[in-house]
Amino acid sequence: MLRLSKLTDYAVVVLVQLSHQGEVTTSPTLAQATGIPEPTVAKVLKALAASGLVASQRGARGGYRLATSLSAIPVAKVIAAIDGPISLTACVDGVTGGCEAQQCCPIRGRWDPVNDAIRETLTRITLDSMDVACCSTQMPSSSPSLSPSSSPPSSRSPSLAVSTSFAAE
Amino acid sequence: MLRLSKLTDYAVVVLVQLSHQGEVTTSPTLAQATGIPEPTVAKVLKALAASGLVASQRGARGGYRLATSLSAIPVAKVIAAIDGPISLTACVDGVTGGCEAQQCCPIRGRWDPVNDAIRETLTRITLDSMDVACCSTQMPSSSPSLSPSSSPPSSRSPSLAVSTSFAAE
DNA sequence: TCATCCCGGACCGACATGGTCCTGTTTCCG
DNA sequence: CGGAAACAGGACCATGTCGGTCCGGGATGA
Repeated sequence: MLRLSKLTDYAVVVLVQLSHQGEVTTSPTLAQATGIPEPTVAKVLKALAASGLVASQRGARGGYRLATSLSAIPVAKVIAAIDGPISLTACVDGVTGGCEAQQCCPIRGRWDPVNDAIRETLTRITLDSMDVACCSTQMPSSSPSLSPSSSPPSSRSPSLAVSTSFAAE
Repeated sequence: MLRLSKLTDYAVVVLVQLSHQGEVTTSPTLAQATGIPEPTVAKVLKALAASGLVASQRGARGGYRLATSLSAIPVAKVIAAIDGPISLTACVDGVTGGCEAQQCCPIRGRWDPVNDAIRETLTRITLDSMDVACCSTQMPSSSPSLSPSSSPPSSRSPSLAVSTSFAAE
């Protein structure tokens, strides 16, 4: 599914939210504003700070602050900050001794161009293009259709039907 | 990490291998040629057949055959066949009731352009560009540097140092 | 000096993935 | 006509990673 971790999704949300508050903001504040559990926000912020995407201020009255503007942050950077380097497979670069299939893997390094293309694409898109007014101040009122819902079958049904006519093209 | 499943990697290997054998080939043969365990090869082939990428012939003397040429198979199709539809996050399209964070997720659907870009990229690249002679007939002779080697630390060291100067840019 | 609040870890449960196996069905060969 | 070969389609289980929680330490402001 090519899916990236939920943490990365959170990171984008947090960063966007952070840009809306101009000043230093605390984790609980961000957690409340985004609806993400506080410890998780803290974790995301931590990773973000480690990558230099946000600046942290320790001590009382401390908090986090956006290091740069959203337009200067490509999604690739966020992904790299949370999930590590971007690569589709484990068989990339010089990761030695990982490929147990073949000492000369038939497509050794063949994913590289794909990886590069993905990286290119991800670098092009910056966070400000993911901001756009959807509802700048969320929390409309109550909760029309909350989450507890029914966790999907969870079996192996891959919901192949959804999405953009890709499997059948 | 944006990583796709290992099965997908196997699928590409199997498809490429399949293209080298012109005729109908059995799973065990492919397994032997690629070094991938047979049951896994069978599983991959099964998924590939379900997506129409390979044609199957039942009964004795049966086997699998490439449905089209490698150049007609974009990696996106392989990924879709194995991993399901391509999308970076769970919050895509009209997957209703999945977002527990917010009934109006701050960046609701904001990943869509990213997803589209990725899909575009993945559709551009076809399998024949991943073939290229590396060693058309593998198994050189003995085993200069076999695999049993040392399975990497396996701890959390994410090998952040490797790869294309991305985390630091 | 004290209280506040972030930083840096370790830690644990849940889930999806990777991999194996079994049974049934279809086709070819003897 | 009967047996063998090979695919089809499940279920099943182990493992690794991810998501989430917690605790102690240190810096800052009152």
